[in-house]
Amino acid sequence: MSTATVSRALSSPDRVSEDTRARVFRAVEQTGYTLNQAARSLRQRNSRTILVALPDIGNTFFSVVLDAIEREAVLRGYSVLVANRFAGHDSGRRLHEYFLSNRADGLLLLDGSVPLESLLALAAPPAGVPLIMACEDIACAPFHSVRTDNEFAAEVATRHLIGLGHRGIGHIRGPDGNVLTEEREAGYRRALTAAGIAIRPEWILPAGFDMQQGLAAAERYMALSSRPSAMFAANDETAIGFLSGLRQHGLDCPRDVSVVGFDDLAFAAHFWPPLTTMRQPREALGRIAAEALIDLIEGEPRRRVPRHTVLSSELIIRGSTRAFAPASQRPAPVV
Amino acid sequence: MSTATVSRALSSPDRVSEDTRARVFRAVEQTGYTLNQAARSLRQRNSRTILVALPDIGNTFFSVVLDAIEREAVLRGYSVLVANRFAGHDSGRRLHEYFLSNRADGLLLLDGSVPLESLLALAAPPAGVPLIMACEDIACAPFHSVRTDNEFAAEVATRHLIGLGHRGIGHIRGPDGNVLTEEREAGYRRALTAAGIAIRPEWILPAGFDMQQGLAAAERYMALSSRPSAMFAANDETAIGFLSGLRQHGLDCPRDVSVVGFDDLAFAAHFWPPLTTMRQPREALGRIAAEALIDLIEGEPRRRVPRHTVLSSELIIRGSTRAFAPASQRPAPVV
DNA sequence: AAGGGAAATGCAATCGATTACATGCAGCCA
DNA sequence: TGGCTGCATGTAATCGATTGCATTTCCCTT
Repeated sequence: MSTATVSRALSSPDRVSEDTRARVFRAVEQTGYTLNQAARSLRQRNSRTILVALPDIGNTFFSVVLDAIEREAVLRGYSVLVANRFAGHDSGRRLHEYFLSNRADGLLLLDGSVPLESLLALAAPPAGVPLIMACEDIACAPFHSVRTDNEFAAEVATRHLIGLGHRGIGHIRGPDGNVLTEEREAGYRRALTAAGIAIRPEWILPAGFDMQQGLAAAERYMALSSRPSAMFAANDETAIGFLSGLRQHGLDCPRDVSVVGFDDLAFAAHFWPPLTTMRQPREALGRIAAEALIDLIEGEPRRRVPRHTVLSSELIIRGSTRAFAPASQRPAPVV
Repeated sequence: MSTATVSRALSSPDRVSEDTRARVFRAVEQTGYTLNQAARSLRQRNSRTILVALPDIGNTFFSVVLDAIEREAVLRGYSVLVANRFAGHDSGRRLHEYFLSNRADGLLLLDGSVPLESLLALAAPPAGVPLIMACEDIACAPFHSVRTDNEFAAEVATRHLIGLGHRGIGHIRGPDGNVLTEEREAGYRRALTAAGIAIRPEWILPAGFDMQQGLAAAERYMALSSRPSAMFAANDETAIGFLSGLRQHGLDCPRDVSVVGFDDLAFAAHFWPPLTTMRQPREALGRIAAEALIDLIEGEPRRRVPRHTVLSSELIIRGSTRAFAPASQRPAPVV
């Protein structure tokens, strides 16, 4: 029996006779044969592997998205390569190395800070690498994308605080240069403006997406001469760090300050106080992005028009927000 | 110029003349050539890729370890494939598919519940796949491993509670069938026994490694007719869920119960109360495991004697533990 | 100038699966 | 029986980089 027949028996069983098929399967079973993926990749010019590039796997937000991506990929018969801390001076070169080399058939990019020109070069012929941006989109980039409606969600979060009677509402910003930072701040501003509340720039505290920065933001908050009674934090980690910092200064949430986060990490519900937050559908983000990428890889002909999928976030009200009460009406602090 | 020369210029630059080398590099630059990894893998019978198999990427413990693994791997010129939710009825088959197929050169297994026989088959000739177990070891398995001294760390954690004057000390167990569960419980028992404290089996609450199970453990705790004044939780997530559950019943930590966790997740320090816990050196675990695996892959001849690296954990004392005080001496609950 | 040796390069086989094309074979109809 | 159809299988080229071996080039020595 020739190798050609064996190959056909394994990859398109209905093209060989029943007898042959049975013999091949039996032989495979007995000898423990597995096909050499490298040889197949070389010949077929694909690898049935996707590359997921993200800024920080260690961050629980991304790791849950990655979880969903991996699950969907395996379902569709793909392996998952991860590239962590992707953005950086050499991200263009790294992209180049991963593709045009039959290592991965497509790129799932969870990092909006990769230089657009590298991506354009990658997605354009002759490389023509299928590419999906997820979570962090690059504005106006001509790629398919899957994300949440950050601006609207931020507006909803801020409106929630307004609805509770707060008028002094500050914002803890994400890292500079991140799309999400801008979108969430824009939503925050929009909500205030719509409610006729003036924006006080000194109440927009620079921070980042991690707890340390949230902690630092608490210091800035304490240093304010006049302090807002509520804060909308760019994400849950920042909110948690901020609350932790407030506590060190003897302030209590929600008695003294109401705080809304963003993401609804698993920890948010068990934190004290349980965090009011905008839930991002992280599993759905990952799953839909992976689906879209694999469709793009397998689809013929390639869909040219970028499709932007926008998922919505959900306000989860917990204990970290409460109706505004003037300082005089608040219970005395417990010592 | 022949392809052979080009190949040599790129992979061992000192074997060609300076002139040729310069011409090759210039041509590579101009044409944007990248080598086809599949072809190289086919010829060299390796893939410069490692497979990391873990039970749950979404879990922040593992994702931080994975972060360190990826960093080390990239440093050594390796790519990282991830296989999530690895243990399962088909884990043997999945292992089989990944290896003997030139997809990965070695396996970094973070999951102690994969059937030992599959692993033995994989590691034995003819496959002879380099394999390192990390975090969760399998007792007596003949593989290199990198882990923390769980039993001793659990003993230290429990001793800390004993040192604070607690005599009623319970334990929130990890998931059944997990090595870590057994090791940590053993350390807990050892500390109590050494201190001459009788073990009360009803104070060893079954749970698991996640917050939901910790929450459920709080219910079991509340249902006890006589309750211990301190608990050692199998990990931080469990501890956090447990504390969250206690709060719902109006109990306060550390006033009513002291709690020690395990892992020192990033959230532990910012939780309220800040969690006393055994810090696992997660970055070191990941880095050392990746180093060991790549050494094993590249080492010739293969080292036959399994080497077990045991890292130590560190007790981080924070606010969730406090000296024992009889109920009568505790401040009255605040309403 | 001839010869020797080392360095540089070319030639061609090789890795293993896939696949276009050729061949073989059975069954069927006229 | 001859020829046609269509399925099953075999043959051999192919993917692209690597590498053992052969050959060329170049330099140095005598």
